[in-house]
Amino acid sequence: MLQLRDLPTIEVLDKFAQRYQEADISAISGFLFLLRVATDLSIALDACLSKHALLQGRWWVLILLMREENKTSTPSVLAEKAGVTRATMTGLIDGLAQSGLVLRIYTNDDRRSIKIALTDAGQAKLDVVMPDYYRRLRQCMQDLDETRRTQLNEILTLINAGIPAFT
Amino acid sequence: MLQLRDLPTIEVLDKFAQRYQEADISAISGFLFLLRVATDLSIALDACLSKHALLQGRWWVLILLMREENKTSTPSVLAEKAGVTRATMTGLIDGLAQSGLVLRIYTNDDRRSIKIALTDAGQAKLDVVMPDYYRRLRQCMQDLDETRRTQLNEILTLINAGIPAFT
DNA sequence: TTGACATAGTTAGCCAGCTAACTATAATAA
DNA sequence: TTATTATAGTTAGCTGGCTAACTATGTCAA
Repeated sequence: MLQLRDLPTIEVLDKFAQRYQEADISAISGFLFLLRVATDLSIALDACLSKHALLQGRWWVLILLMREENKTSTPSVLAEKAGVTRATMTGLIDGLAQSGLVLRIYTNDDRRSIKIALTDAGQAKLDVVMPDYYRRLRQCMQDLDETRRTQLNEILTLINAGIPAFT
Repeated sequence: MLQLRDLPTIEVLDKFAQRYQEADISAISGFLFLLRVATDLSIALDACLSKHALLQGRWWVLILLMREENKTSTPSVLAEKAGVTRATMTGLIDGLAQSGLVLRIYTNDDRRSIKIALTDAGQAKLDVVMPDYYRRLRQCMQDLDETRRTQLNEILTLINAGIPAFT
């Protein structure tokens, strides 16, 4: 996401702002810091999941299935919710099915479609991973009081609203 | 980074928190929102750069070179600052050199090493891309007043300090 | 001085996304 | 009915990261 490690100092930003008058220094530094922290959080999440032999993609599929009343969904719906293409979802399901964490179920009500079900092994896997993930996340955020959390939410909402203006 | 599109509702978080008591709901939702917004910002940046036939990796290399006094560096230093491996940097430089935006310079002071220099074409490319990038970013952030920007900085600093506790 | 180790850049091959194209099935309009 | 169009899942092949291994050069201690 943001590979860049060497974020610009104020001096560098000043130098660039001199050449490019469009620069808004505090906007740039906030933007880069946001991307930097988010990227490092994502890397930390990956590290946490890898201890359980999981990658984000497959892990989210398990969670999406657990959210469902009957722990069942279809590849296209999962793809949409997970934010990947159907082609990618095929691969994710392949891996999960091979590990026995989900099951492909073929039905006759619409023979184009299949059901994907979370197996007991899949649920058991989540019952190990989720407490670990939640515990770590709680610790990571423990120095943010409720005020800060509210502020964060408001700020992110504002930035989010500005993204169309970026694109 | 965060592919997941279907962020959990409060109801879903409640349901999960019931099964997993380690869950800190406002920490989880803040975390996911942060990753979601950062990912969408990164996607918006990609879209902006692609209009100039650039990808983040190559673009950062150009910027890192422009930061240098003599617009020159070495692949290993660039790799470290850009946060990619030397192997990846070889590929980035290949692409940039092919487009004439940077130049490989072979010297005799250390025959293991080479210099990478930003060409005039490379600087000209930045002189087109940077104003566009800065203008979009300014617009994206324009509804964040100075107070909010300061808060954002403080909050990110706190979260950043918590990342080791996550890992 | 030479042998062991370190460093710089490259190459080869892996991985998890992607798009485009394909098959099979369903839905819809003439 | 039948022809067209839409949808579901899969496959094939591309991409930009990665690691591991390699070559060449430099450094340093015995």
